[in-house]
Amino acid sequence: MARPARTADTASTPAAVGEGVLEELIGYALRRAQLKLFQNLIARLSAYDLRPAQFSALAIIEQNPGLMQADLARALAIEPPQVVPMLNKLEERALAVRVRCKPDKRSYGIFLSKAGETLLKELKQIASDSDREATSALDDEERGQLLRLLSRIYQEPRG
Amino acid sequence: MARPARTADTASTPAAVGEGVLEELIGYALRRAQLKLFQNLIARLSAYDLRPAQFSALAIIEQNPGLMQADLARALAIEPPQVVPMLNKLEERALAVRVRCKPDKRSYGIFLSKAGETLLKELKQIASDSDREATSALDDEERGQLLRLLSRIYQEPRG
DNA sequence: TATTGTTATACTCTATAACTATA
DNA sequence: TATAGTTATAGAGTATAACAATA
Repeated sequence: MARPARTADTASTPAAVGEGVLEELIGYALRRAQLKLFQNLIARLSAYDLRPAQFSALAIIEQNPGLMQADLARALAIEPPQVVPMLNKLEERALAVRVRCKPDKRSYGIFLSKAGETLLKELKQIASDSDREATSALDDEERGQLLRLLSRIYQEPRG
Repeated sequence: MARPARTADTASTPAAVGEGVLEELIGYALRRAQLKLFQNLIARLSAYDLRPAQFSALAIIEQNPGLMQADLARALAIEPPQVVPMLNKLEERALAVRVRCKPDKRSYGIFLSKAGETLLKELKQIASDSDREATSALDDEERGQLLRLLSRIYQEPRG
C-alpha cells in the first residue's frame, strides 16, 4: 500500500496524551473504570483459575437453583452455546451440576454442589474486596451513590 | 464425560432470573451499564462503518496532532501491534495520515486529514447523543455526578 | 545494542448456523 | 413442527514473540 511521501518536522512527543472531548463522555469514563475493576477482579480470581463470568454464573445459580441453561445464558447476557463449555468447566471441578428434568428430558436444572456453595462464599468476599480496592478513591457514601446511578442506567428497559 | 444420574422434579423456571449479591458490586453494575452504552454507540457508528475504538483514536489524534503510534497505543490502552490495522483502515479511508518524522526516520507522526476533522465533528455529536440516550434515566446533574465519580476511579494511579 | 513499527501467531470472547434428542 | 442443548465455525479483540529498518 502507498504511504504518504510527506515528512513532519514538528513531531513533538507530548509527555502525557490528552483525551479531549472523550473525557466528557460517560461511555468513555464507564469503559475505563470498568476495565480497571475487571482487571483487578481477574487478577484476584486467577488464583482460583476462574474468570469473572464464572463467578457471576455461580452467584446466579445460587440465587436461582434449578434454572435452565437458557435462563443462565439470558442472565449472563451471552448466547446459549457459550454456556456449554463454561458449565462443563464448573461441572468438571464439581462446583455445579446439571440435573435432568423429570418432566422435560431435553432440559437440565442447574444447581450448585456443596463445594460450589462453599467456594462461592469465599469468592463473594474476594469480589467485594476487589470492588472496594479498585474504587478506593471513593468513600462509602459515594460508592452507594455510584451504585444507584449505575443501576438506574442498566435497569431502564430501553435506551 | 460422565453426567449425574440424578433427576430433578423441582425445576421451577423463574419468570425473571435474579442476580442476588452481584447487584451490590460496583464492578457488576459498571459492566452492565458500560455494555448498554457501548452497544448504543456501536449501533450509531455502524452507519459510518466505524468502531468505538476508531472514534476514540480520531479524537485522540485531534487532541494530540503528530503523536507517534506508541503514544496512541498507550492512550487507547492497547498494544502497539493492534494500532497497525486500525491506522491502516483510517488511512485507507483518508481520515488520518502517517507522516515520516524528519529527525527520527523510524517513527511516524499521526495527523487527521481535513476529511477526518470534518467527520470527527459529526461523530462527536453522535457520541454525545448516544451518551444522553443511553443514560436517559438520569438528569443532567446526575450525569455530572456520575462522570465525576467515574473519573476519580479511573484516574487514580493504583488500585 | 536499543527502539519504532510491523508481521505472525495464538488465545479469548462472541455470534451464528446446523445438528441431536426430545417434545 | 418446535424446543433445549450441543457442535462446529468464524469473526472480533487482545496479547506475545520475532523481525525489519533505523538510531
